[in-house]
Amino acid sequence: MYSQTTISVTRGAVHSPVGPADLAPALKDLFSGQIVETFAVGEALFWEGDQAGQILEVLEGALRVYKILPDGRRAIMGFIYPGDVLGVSVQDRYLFTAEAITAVKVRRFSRGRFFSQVNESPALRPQLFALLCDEMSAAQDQIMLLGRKSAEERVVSFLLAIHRKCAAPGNEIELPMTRLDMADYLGLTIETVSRMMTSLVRRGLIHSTGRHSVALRKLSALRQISGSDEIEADGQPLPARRAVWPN
Amino acid sequence: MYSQTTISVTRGAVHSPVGPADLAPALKDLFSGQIVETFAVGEALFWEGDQAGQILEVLEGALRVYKILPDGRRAIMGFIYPGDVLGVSVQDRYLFTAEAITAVKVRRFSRGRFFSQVNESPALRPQLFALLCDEMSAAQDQIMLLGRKSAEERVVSFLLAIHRKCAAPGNEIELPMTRLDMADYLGLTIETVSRMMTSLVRRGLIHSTGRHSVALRKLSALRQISGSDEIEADGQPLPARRAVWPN
DNA sequence: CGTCACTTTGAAAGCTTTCAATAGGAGTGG
DNA sequence: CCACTCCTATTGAAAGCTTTCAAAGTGACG
Repeated sequence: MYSQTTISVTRGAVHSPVGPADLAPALKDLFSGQIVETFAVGEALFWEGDQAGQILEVLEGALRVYKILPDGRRAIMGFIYPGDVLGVSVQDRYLFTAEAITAVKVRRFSRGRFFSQVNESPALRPQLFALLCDEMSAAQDQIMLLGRKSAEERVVSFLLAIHRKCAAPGNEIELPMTRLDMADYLGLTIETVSRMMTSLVRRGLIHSTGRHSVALRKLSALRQISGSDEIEADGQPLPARRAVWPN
Repeated sequence: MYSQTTISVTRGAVHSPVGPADLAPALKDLFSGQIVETFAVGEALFWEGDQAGQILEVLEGALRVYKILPDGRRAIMGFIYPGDVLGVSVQDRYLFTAEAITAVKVRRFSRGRFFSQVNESPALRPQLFALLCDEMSAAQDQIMLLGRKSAEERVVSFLLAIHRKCAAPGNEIELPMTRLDMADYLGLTIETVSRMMTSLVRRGLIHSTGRHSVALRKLSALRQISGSDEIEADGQPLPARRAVWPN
């Protein structure tokens, strides 16, 4: 349908976590012919409310995506890393602003073409669906975190989430964003985030290895603090809870 | 619009926000041949972590969908009303538990069949996508609410959201859920919700018309309190904000 | 090496929660 | 039909956690 032939020349490169079978086309292959664009620190890739014309694949750097209330309060909806695709789950206009935390390299692709290609390809459609489901699942975890977790649990959950995404030797993780970013992501203030980090360091649970990196020292203790994980007291999986709630 | 005549009796048919063209097949038509099932108050339609085998269309009643943390804290992800479709945006297992708040009537449809039908139909695919985008948008609004709004703003935002969904004459809205449900949805306690409601009544912004219904008296004041709406001071739309955030 | 921005720390204030008790309603049974 | 009971909602007071306000500390960068 589209005479665009460049698209399956290179495979989705090294990072394709949602790895399809070797010969099947991957969602990210769509971007492979596109020009690489660069954004400087603090630059916006697009603004909330902008006509959503493009989908972007992030190659390098980190972004924050956020919404702001009329009075200026900001909520960061998430952080975007290399390998992530941005601007998919919107209809007409972007739901949030996307801004470069560090220098960023991306490839753009027209949304219209993106969707017609996906629409044509029975192999691509499930991948798009999976992408949306993952986004939804992450959003729900965030709702749980914001609605029901304490400041400490939020910070620890955040560190563990980063760790899950980008584990490095020695359980060291990078935190490219500022404390303000973390605060606006976790529904806290900058001071509270700072205090929680300090407290974790003091207790030996984490170790600061620079302003934008920490090493997680006691993973299992952290997991317990995070509030999300079962405490496997005796090693055997806990029975499924069938809580019954009033009315 | 719907060849199914029974559902238009309730408000189910009235609001079809994603209304397709009159002759085009609609996503919900898939359910029209299915048997109607009933669930009693408090009964679970499915549990978080269950194999996701079914998609459900709600015909009558209201549900809550929630996740719980290992220690029992509950976060309600949303309330489901007639016309809504449940269990779409999951891959393998349900991400949350769905429970009947009132007596509920639903029609089930096999997920496998649902997706192969949608997969076959170029007309249905955009509808599914639109559904997922709406879910995503709602989740992000909730993240904004939980992360950055005060208790009063949360309660007012909630009332206005219900009002938007099910406006009734006299701006009266139904609140089938308990205060505990509202609290677990808004990231508050039952007492705080109660206090905020009382305060709104005392100030004449809302009027209690029964335990599970209130009338919104001063919509514009409420909108202003909610924190989400622009204050149209002089009637002309405000210029788009291009806030610039540090680093 | 100085400046600026970000981060940490301290103290007080504030908002929401917790604990406790009362009030209100719905449903049941006499 | 009314009384009783149980569950939900409201209200009050104290406690607690997070925020706010303020100031000092630290690090990146020109």
